[in-house]
Amino acid sequence: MIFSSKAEYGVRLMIELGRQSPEHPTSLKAIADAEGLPLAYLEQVVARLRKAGLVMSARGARGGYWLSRPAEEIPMDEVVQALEGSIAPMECFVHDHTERVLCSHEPDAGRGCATKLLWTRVQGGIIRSLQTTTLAELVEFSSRRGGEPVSAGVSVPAA
Amino acid sequence: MIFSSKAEYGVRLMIELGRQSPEHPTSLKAIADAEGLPLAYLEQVVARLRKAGLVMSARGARGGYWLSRPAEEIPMDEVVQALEGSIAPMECFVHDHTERVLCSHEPDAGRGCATKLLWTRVQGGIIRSLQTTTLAELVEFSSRRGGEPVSAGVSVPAA
DNA sequence: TGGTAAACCGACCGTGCTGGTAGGATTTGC
DNA sequence: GCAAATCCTACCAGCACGGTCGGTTTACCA
Repeated sequence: MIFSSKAEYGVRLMIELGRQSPEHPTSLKAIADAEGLPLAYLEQVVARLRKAGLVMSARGARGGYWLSRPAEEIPMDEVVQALEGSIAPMECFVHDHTERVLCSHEPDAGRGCATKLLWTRVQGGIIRSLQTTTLAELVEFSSRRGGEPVSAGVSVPAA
Repeated sequence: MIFSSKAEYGVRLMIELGRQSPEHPTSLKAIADAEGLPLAYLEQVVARLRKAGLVMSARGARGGYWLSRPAEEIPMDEVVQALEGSIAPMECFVHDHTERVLCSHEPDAGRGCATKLLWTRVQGGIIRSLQTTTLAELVEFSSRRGGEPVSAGVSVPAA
């Protein structure tokens, strides 16, 4: 398994918020009940989304959460990024203070280990697929359930 | 982090074998010394590669390992697959007995959870990037060190 | 003004996986 | 027969993960 359950729960939460109109906030309790997830744990999950500016919140009675932007403008790499902390295929991938993530386990950073080529490509593949998917797509998909089966367009090796 | 160190060590090991001529086998000890990896642990790693048919071995003195195919014919998804067991972005991805991996956490498998769409795309992105990289490329890359910096062709969000 | 529903916060905790070690058995070249 | 190597199984410590708990603060509403 690659992503933690925080990612799964967080995406589900975002989809749920995407279905609601942002007029009145949705309480975590409602989402926890709808998705069958533990409320206390969801609090931790949504905190990450809030800190990333993806959702906004109102405290107090009748408070809750809502999307800070329309779902069409939320690419999923932002969501997964917020939930997982960083999207790196290997431990040695740390980010310098630019926007780029690179491998640090070799002392001579310029040369780079050979595996770096591979992990960088993998990271690119992951991020591209996340960037090109918006929350709105998932919301729409979850609405018309029973639709056509999902395919990644590649053959998938079995375990 | 996404892949375990088994993947990192295993890929390094494969690259090392790719540099050697398959005339005489290479001992694990030599690889462990060259890469600075624990020998006993490498044994576990190489066992997976052997069971997957990617490397062959000879026991006894002057024994060792070698690639069972030329590096040009070894796509990296096979390697990572052998090392990691399966390439699935989420726990609920299990394979049916066809070649396809699918999500199983919803009782009605046909309908599928909305997140499945996302994880399937991610899985596709990962596998595609692995399939299109051969071991020979990595061997070649590791030979001409000091080459141009690696780029995934996408901007990478920082942690 | 008080009750209640909710967000918010931080500490805690069991369990399983990861990375690695230990010790040996077996095979084979020299 | 000795040494070098693969091969095998059991074991272990640390730690991240998934989750709980108790409490504080905020705000609506009657």
